Amino acid sequence: MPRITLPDGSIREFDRPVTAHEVAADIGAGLAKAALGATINGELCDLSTTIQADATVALITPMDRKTGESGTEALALLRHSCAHVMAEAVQCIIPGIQLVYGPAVENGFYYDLSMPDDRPLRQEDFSAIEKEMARIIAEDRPFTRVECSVSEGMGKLKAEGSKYKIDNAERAIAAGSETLSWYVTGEPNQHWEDLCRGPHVPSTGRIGAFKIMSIASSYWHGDANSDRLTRLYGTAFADKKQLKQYLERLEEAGKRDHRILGKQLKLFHIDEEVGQGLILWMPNGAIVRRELETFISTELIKQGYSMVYTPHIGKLDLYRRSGHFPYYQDSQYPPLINPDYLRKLADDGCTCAELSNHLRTGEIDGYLLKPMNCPHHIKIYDSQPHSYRDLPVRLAEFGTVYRWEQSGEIGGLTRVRCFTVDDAHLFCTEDQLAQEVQGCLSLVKIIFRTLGLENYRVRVGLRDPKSDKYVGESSNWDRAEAVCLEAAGSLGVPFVEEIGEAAFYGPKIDFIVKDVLGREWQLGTIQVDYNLPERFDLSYIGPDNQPHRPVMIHRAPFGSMERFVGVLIEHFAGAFPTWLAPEQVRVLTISEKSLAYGQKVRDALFAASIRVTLDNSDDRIQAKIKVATDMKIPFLLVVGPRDAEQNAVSVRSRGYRQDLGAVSLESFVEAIGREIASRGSETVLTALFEKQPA
RNA sequence: GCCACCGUAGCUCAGUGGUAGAGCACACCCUUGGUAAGGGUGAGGUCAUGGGUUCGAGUCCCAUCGGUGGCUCCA
Repeated sequence: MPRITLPDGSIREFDRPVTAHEVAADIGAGLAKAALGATINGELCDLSTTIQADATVALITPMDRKTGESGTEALALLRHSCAHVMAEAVQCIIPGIQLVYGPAVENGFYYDLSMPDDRPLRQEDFSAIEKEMARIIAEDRPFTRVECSVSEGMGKLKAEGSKYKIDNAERAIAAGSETLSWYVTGEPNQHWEDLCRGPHVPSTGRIGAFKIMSIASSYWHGDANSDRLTRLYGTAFADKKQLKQYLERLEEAGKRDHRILGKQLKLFHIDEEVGQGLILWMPNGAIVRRELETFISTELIKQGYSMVYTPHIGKLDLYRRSGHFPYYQDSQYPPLINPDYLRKLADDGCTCAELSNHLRTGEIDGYLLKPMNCPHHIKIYDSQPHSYRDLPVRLAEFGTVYRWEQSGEIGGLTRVRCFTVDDAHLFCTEDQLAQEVQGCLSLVKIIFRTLGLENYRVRVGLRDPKSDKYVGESSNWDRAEAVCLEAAGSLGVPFVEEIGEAAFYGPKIDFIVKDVLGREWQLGTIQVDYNLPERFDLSYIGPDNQPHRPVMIHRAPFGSMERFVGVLIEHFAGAFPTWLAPEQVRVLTISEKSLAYGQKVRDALFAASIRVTLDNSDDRIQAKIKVATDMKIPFLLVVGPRDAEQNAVSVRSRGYRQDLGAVSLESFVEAIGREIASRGSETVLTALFEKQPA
């Protein structure tokens, strides 16, 4: 007879099998009423699930009574259940839709649908669908689980003839399921049902608040060559208040969007006439980028790197040898072809179709906009012989590369067609590999710490032993993977090992951050490479006076300047720390009478290499403050007759909605100079006002 | 590349087949004001581009370009 262990460690004994709901009722009537489901031995289940044997049971309620927040299990139950309700509503409104797959996801749920040919799903349909959903929820129909044997279930599915549901069932069976289950929203044989493993909330009425969010397309099994499906996204919460909070959070996040802020703060511009995914850095954005480049260059010099410059193009043959062409041809701009060569082809009667074919197969001479910097750096390494005494050679460049990204994937600064990698290639001996990878990691650490980036995850990409796409000796791989794992472990942040995420030429360590909309972007990367040294027959002379093959490390702590700045804009919500801020100080004169003193203050800051402007427009001070605040300038110096008399400035700092008081011009210049030089580890606020930065 | 939605002044947006609008920004004038927008006047648009329907198109239809959200891809 089941002994039930509850989360607080207490034990309840029953003299017969009980449902999770009965366990809840045994604890209290209120809990029985509130519970949405239960975890039984850690597995999320329906409240109606019968417990036969001893088990650990936790009841899932819509939200925590103390915090008012919903747990992930409660949300998963609500959202998955809401997906069913939405599917029923859609099928009711638009006949002929086939259901495919409808899971709960991080911020809600979706349902993939196969639409009838003549009837696309549109945004205008949302309100009708939501109305129907509200009706189903108001009816408060029970979610009823109907279970049957595999053979019986498959018979039923085949009779219904939905290839998508048959496929889902076959996958469940392949995964070891011994039965198939349906969930009916209501009474079996009377109400709507869907093949589903569950679990669900007890009844439709328990879905507190929901909203259909957006419509998108998807592919069956995620395969672009397979059926195209319509994906309807929605979200659900325990109550209306939480839904409202979520929608407000989304709106707030939208204001941090780097594309919006980039326009407001005049950081960058993308021009239709220049081209998709081609970033024009405006003066303000260029300052941020240059400061970052200066910062990283300083660290590189400390670590013994050599800076190099290389051109934006190279001969096709170079990229044939490196393997970039034609292997990665789909994501490259087409080759640049010598006009004389092109003319010769034309004279020989080459048709456009033939030319296209030549381009595809690579049977053509020309130049390529470089998709990566490594071949050029390799050629610098290989331009002279190397002794083991020279190694490691560390070549660094802010190297601009070009990639032909799919049009639908381009957007803002995070996915572009031309970007600059804070690239470097390290050539070292096997013995030096571990130390060099460590060096790369410490660089990433310094950068992330200086910028206060904490919300990132680390992924160690390892080879998939089942795949044969990898190059290089197995023993080298073993060693390189061990090096990466050990280095990642020493980093002091959690990391995940992902099998199959290695590059074909070696394992890698990636740094991944989320943007304001929750999308993940790979920033920094460190990759060990055995392939290119082989392809380019690189060598160094060892202590044994014999040539040896060096190992290469590719590494880019920012990833690309474009993506990194995009992520930084959102990280700081446009309010850059003083050392990065395009405009560090704005001097605001009270009236024209203080113009001369305002100029004096500005010139004093100029002389200290501070980025400063003077607002001597005839607006009132309130208006000047409003405008400067909107531009997120770190420091505003209000100057009037009073300040001029004492050679002082009245300071207003971003984040403090008040006058912090007057300090001498001299002390302000000194304090802000230190703040900038220390990249924010010392601040004007603590030096002059004993306040913490807001 | 695929599906849905969108494209009106430098920016944010209104305008559902009948004379192109507002706020901000910009220019000029008044105001000389001590901490989150003082007042007035003016200039500024081939309504993304190209076709079509219509007596008449910013508005309806088609195509192209570009943007947004997903999908797929991402060395």
